[in-house]
Amino acid sequence: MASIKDVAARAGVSVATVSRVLNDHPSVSADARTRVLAAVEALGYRPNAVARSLRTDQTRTLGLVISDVMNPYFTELARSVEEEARALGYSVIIGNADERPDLQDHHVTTLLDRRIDGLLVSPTDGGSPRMLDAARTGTPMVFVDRWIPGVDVPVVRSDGRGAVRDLVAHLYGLGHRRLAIIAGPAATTTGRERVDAFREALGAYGLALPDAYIGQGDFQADSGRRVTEGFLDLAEPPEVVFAADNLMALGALDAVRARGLRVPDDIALAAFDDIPWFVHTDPPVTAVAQPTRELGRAAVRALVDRVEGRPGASVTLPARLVVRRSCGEPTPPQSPSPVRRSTS
Amino acid sequence: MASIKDVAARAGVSVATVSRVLNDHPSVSADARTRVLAAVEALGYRPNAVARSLRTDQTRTLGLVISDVMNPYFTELARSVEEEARALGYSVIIGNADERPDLQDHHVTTLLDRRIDGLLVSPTDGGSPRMLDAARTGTPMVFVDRWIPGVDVPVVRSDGRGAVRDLVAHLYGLGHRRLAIIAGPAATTTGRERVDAFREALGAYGLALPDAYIGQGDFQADSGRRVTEGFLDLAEPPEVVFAADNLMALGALDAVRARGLRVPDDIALAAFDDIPWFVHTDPPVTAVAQPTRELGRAAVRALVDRVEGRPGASVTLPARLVVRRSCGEPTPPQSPSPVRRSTS
DNA sequence: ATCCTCCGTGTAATCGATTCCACGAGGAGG
DNA sequence: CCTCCTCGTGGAATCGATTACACGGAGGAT
Repeated sequence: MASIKDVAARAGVSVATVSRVLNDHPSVSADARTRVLAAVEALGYRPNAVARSLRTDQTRTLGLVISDVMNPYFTELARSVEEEARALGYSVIIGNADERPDLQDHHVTTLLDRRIDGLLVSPTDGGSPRMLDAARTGTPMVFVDRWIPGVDVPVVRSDGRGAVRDLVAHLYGLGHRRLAIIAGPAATTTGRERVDAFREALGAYGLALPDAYIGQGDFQADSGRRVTEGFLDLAEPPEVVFAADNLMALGALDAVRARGLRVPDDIALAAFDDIPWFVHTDPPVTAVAQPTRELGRAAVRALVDRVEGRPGASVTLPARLVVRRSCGEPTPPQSPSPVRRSTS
Repeated sequence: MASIKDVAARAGVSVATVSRVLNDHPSVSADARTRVLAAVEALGYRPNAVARSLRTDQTRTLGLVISDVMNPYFTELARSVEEEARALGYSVIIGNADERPDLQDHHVTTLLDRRIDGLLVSPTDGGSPRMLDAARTGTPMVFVDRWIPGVDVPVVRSDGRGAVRDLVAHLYGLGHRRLAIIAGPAATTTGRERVDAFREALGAYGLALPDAYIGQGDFQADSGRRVTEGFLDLAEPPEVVFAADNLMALGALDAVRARGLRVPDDIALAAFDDIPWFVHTDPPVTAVAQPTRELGRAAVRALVDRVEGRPGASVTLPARLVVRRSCGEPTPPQSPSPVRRSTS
């Protein structure tokens, strides 16, 4: 592969001049410039990014460590991150932690070894040693979706409180009183927050959230299945199951179906994180939708701000409720329409 | 960030010795080794992968350029690729082409600029200039899922012929005679092959595949919707729509539902590429399942073989049919059971 | 005792870029 | 005509590693 020396030789100039042309530095004569460009063309030369990074101490690369690529929410997040990064002249390297702290640490380590300019993380747990280290030693860093309390790093996330309140109002309006939640891991902020928001919203209607109605999941489908089975085995099973992510909702759907029960007739279901597939499930699933694209863009902008020496602030965007049929009869249409009988 | 020099100074040895310890070269005294290790520990030193890559001319990184990350099939492929690569001591950088040749080229270029050791590609089109160039100039490369005829690069893919034959048999057995297909882009091998396999299988039952029953899609949901609407507008609409990928199947499902029609009663639906969500759609979708995980692993193994100087062979794995309810009455169980009436 | 080997170590070249500094030519100003 | 800038250019240092080569000392063989 041709190097800058080959180009210099062919153009009859020094490597310094070639470098200047490549980085369009002003003081190069028009003549030299054309000769260099011709040589570059002829040799199909492309600068070696590795060498360039070593010298300039910047890779124009961002690292993104997410909890689980197979989760459509994170896939979409990753996509929007890459899009925005590309627009800003950066590449992104994705590390999939698969909800495993050890894997998360592995990716943070290799990313740091590669001297990425900045790190975007959606932490799987309370914070692995390497990550905390990176945050402390000043690697530009931004948390997205989930974060770690007490670590001084901007956080880009969405606030689901409003949407969860809307959800509970919707459920209450449909006559549901026994509401259960499949929580995410307590080590994650989203795992805790969603339970808190749910409990708080319930409180506004004078409803409690008994421990038996809080199932411990891990954001994976299997745990949703397991927890739901537990709910169904209760002497007084809940009327609604609210899954703290889409994968656990899928597991819940499985469990309900495996018992020969139907959603929403026998038990209602709602989920955090809306995804395209929820439109097509049987029945379509009511969900709290995060502004995923905007989250990704905002996170990249905050990170690049930090990388380039600007402040880089935290951002919180509101989530919103998307009502479908998995919790019962949809709300009646606004326009005049035939009277509907309640399903209760 | 500490460099090898700092470690050398602290351990009271030369950088050469430090390097030897790090790469566990045999000729280092036990004493020097412990002192170096202690210094490494104390400084929290991690070798700079950029510098190392420049010197050794290898990055231990693989590039993966896929057509569309949002497609669960490719997400799963990407995941298994990363897994296998990690097991073999490599990292992978994913480039999402979004079915756009220009984006594909962008990613191939930046990947090559970074001097990745090998490239895994699922080409979006007939082959962008940079990619063809890379193949010609000897960059270790392997095609996965899709490939480009005439380019001398190993191909790891799955053969859907058998499964498509099974699908047609299934459909024929259900009494369906007018079968249509939503094809992928003709520029992709999978786009063409799936149509060919379908036509061939139809031929075995004396069925033709008229042009009107071949809709041109682009592997995205929208095109599936559009094509399906076209089919439904036909004077004699097909009884079955076979989508050449899962996203177009989703679009087809949308289109059918938007007309107030039902699957499979009014029109049957089948898809290429099985995904977890197909179990939960209304109705569950019959699909041709590729051995995605194995494909990813095999592709990485073939690529790493090439990277490390071994031959690196093509691999073709069979796909299989997964029957669900979207094409009509499921096949009767094997065990003795009441006689069933045909749905025809 | 002498010579040869082998082992552990350090010096320095190298990878491919960027960039500081020096230098020569040419133009402007005195 | 001389001096001083400015401009374009090249030489060389540098980034942080790896590794060929040289060298000194210890130990074995004769």
